[in-house]
Amino acid sequence: MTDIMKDDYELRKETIDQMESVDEETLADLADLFKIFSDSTRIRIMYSLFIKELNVQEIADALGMQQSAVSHQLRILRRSNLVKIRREGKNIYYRLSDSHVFTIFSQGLEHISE
Amino acid sequence: MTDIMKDDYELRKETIDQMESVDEETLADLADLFKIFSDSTRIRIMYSLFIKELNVQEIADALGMQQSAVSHQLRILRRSNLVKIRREGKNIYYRLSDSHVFTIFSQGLEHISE
DNA sequence: ACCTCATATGAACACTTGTTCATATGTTTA
DNA sequence: TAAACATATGAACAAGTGTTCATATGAGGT
Repeated sequence: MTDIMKDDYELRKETIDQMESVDEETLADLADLFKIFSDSTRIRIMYSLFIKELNVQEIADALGMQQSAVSHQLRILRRSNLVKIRREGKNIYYRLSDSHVFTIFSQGLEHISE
Repeated sequence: MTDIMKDDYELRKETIDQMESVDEETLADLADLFKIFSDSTRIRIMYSLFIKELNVQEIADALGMQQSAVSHQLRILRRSNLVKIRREGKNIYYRLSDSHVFTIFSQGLEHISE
């Protein structure tokens, strides 16, 4: 290991002191979270919700997908607390539930653009 | 939509102005990136590399896995530029390739702890 | 109560993916 | 160059996942 790399790792190690207590179960949960982001349909759904909340049919139209497929994916997003719903008459409007979605998104984009 | 939510979305919309040009292909790439993080074996490998670089057998031992399985996963991580290698004699040492891995990790952990 | 519309759900199917086993590649040392 | 060791790779298999089709649930309007 070169000195430069060693320093790099020492620095990182300090930075992740808070992370050191992460156990196996948490790592599995982490993998499960990223699994939600790993499908392009779900990514596109979340992205469409960045601008404004939409109901199921609006999402399906925007993505050129069947209502059923969208509904199945929304179920998964809801179960993981990534989206929340609001009922208005017959329609159900979906929106992103917290800002972590945005942060995870933008970090991913930053990695890609290199 | 309530006024509070409207404000929330207006605010978010401003924040993601830079994101607005994201096209379908980029979203697919994004999903592919997160797909790498979506397997607990790969997550555990990356986590083990936070502390210091390791060779293949050290990773396999640390995770209680077969060398072959680890090697297959390392291949995937390498292809996505998430790890880099350094040869030292017969051994090949793996290390994380950039700090985005760390950032993506910690954002994920933050979401989980809620 | 009935019909209509929006959404959800279950089963079936094709496709993807991670692991194992066996073996190949490539490097060091005798 | 041959043996020993570390790593990579290909084929096969089991398990998981997203979509479609058909249908169920639930709310509003007549």
